[in-house]
Amino acid sequence: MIQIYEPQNIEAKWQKVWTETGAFRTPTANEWHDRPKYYVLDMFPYPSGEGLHVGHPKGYTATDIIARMRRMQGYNVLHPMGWDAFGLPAERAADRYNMHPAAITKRNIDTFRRSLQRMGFSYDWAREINTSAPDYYQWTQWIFKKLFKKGLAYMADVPVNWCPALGTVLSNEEVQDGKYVETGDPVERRLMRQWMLKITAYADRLLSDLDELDWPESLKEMQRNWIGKSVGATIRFHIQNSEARFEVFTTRPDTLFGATYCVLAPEHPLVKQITTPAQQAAVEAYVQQSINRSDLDRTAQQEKTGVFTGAYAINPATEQPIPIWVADYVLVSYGEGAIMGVPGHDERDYEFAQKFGLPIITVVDGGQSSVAEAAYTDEGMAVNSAFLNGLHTVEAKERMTQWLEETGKGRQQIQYRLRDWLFSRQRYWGEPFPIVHLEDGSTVAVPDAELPVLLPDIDDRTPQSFDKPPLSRADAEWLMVTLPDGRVGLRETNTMPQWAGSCWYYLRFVDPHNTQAPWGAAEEAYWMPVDLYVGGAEHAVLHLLYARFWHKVLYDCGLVTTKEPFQQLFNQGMIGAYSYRNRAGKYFHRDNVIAQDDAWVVRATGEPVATQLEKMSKSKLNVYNLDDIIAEYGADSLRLYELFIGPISASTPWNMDGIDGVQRFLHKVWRLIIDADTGAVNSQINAGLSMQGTELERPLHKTIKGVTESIESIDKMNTAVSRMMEFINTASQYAADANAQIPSGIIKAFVRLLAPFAPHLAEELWARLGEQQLVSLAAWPQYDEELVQDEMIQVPIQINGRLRDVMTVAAGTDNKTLESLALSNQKVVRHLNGDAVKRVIVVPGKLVNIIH
RNA sequence: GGGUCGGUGGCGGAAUGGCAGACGCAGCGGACUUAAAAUCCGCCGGGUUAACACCUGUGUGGGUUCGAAUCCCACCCGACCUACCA
Repeated sequence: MIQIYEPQNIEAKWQKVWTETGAFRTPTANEWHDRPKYYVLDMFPYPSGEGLHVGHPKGYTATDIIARMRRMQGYNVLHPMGWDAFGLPAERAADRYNMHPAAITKRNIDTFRRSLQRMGFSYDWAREINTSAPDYYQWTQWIFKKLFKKGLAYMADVPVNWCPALGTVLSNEEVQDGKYVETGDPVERRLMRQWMLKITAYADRLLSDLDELDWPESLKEMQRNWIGKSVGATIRFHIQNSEARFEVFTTRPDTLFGATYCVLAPEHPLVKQITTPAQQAAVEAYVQQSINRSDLDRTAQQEKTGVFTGAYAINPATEQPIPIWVADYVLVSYGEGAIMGVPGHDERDYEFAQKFGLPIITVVDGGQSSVAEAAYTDEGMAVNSAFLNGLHTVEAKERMTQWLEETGKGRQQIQYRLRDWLFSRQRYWGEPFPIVHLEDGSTVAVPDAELPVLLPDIDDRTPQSFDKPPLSRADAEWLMVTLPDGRVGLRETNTMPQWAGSCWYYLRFVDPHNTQAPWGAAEEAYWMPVDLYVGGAEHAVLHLLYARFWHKVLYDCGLVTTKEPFQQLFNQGMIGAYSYRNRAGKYFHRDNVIAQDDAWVVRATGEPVATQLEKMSKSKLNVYNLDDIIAEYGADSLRLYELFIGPISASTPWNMDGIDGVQRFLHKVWRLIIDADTGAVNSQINAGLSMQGTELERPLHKTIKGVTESIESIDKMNTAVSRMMEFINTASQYAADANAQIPSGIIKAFVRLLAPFAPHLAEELWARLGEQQLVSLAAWPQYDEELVQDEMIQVPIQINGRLRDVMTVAAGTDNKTLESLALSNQKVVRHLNGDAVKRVIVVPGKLVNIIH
């Protein structure tokens, strides 16, 4: 018999028992009965080659604890795990090691799975999915066909973000400051024929349905900003002495009388047509230069630039000619690619007009200073605006919009910042499109019966040029297709982006082995929506917006029963670690630096290093490897510490010192229950003794309430650990008296509370306490509201709001008694020093405040 | 520039209108031990004090309230997101 707590000896043992007994198998339809359901999901990981560090399992630990508690509370729980397995890194690693991406992916998945299993997470591994497996991506292709059939997937020549280093295009969301967000490789603009998904058709619903979701406000706000709805008007401008015309979008139609010039984006099709011969050379040079410039250069420039076209437009309100300019501060991809310049009331237009000497006039009154000095962009009273004069901005907008519609010069318009989703990639390791290009130039979908379109095996998967993706080098057998009706064509050779598989994986989990459909209708209706979804905030506008979009399309197809996929969402904070870097930028491992006089230096050389809290990464030498820590402390201590370190939502630094505290706690639990000499249950734990009325009864009920509520809050599970520590401290002090007896019912209730947090230890103790069933499947303890209250409570006494004493009284003491007790309190009498009492505030059970 | 969240001991944090610093780490003192580890007990925001006590304290300044870390206003600092979106 083991006598002290040794996690290495019990963790593998219970993991085996859980697997062999199918303890965490998800109930199937005939087992649902009338119990409530709970679907708790982690954002599934991309199985990278780096393996798992201690930052990864923070969210997984939180979801595991809630899954385990819900199971014990009698819920039917769906708690699955899988792999987002297509993607660039595996393909690049495959090139480097001369392996197939599928082999790399399998190896990484095996590593990830082994680490997660060692953590003791209660996933139903029978439901594991892999987005790169043909029996999964068959259905990704099937869903793409739904989008295609609804006209939501189309091909277009679009300016794309081409990354020469990667040999592929990237979505707008993957590019920032002219670089690929993952690797920092530069990205350039290029016009290419690409697959697009019409997410903009769902912009309004993606926006309005956010309101009903139980998501962090910050995240909803990010999505709202990303969608970027603007209400305004489209206004038509005619070119002077010409049939040509163009439209502009504005959110301030009320300022039309103040439009003193117009600007077209360099890419605007009208530029060539209207430029006067005298301006032609300058305009062409400017346009050419702008088009070649990367987004980085365009946004980095401080000053506005632009060139006059020589042409004039007629302001439809004033009927006056105003000059038309070309400038790259106007984006071709937003609105109409053209604007009216109102320098008096728009900062950008003001800056532009200042630089090029264009007239600035006031049409909204209300500014402190003249528009000659700065643009006035707030609301106010319309002036110099004919029929708008005297109207407030809100009414003026309405009146102008009405006038535009009546006169046919414009109309009300809603614009979204959201663009359609660039959905194709020129890489190998992704889902092939289920699409065939026919000789006549049309595209058709591959029949369902021929899905999946398998990834062809090709020898050279490396990207070569922008118009020849790897799949175009597949053999003719794969490339050439004869449809059932005899028509022939070529397969699409782009692949889908990594986001595709994660757009619907939560649906596959409800019925992962279905070969006839992506999921069964009954299973979907039962388990959806996901009750709790936990993951990092970095997916706020990518994965979460794409998945919501696909879900709404599936809803419109009648394939899912909920409008939204994820009812409650939580962002776990990042666990970072300190890194150490010398002046040259070289990183040092924490073992090679030492603290010296409030600073850090390299141990061997004494060279000073700067320390910084950063995301864990191999290159920064600040990783704490998951397997190492499990080996040293055990999974239970690590699980506990992942939570104890702070709220789930908070970002906190990893500090190895703190884990000793939670491990001491687990040792203490063990020592309280197990006799160190025999390994049997401590003789002080008495199975025959009722817990009713015993000294530990009230602390236990308080602990049950505290722990239950902490878990339900999700964010504050750190306080659940504190509550259990408090209980064990109390119980240990009670047991310090060798004659003290503890009812085993109290201990068993505590072990059940501990079970979600430290499941291996809890199982071991539960078995040693003589229980035959698993504690993981035992009933969650209930608390009695009466017993949560202490019999005697501490009531502070304040004089003029300052604490003077604390009295101990029976709970439920009435206000009159509290008041008289306070007034006769010795310290109070001394402080009052005979002064008359003006008023006494008594908050029952809380405090007494005496005002004098 | 805009948005969101935050700022509490040496450190991670607790307290969301009622005893600030729970719980833990680190530190200091003690017990046990030949010694150490483990364990147990005590102290642990700052100041004045021999002590009892008293004062002060949650980024800064104001306000509301009998009472503010908590609510309101202004400012400072930090993190994340976003950024010529008309």
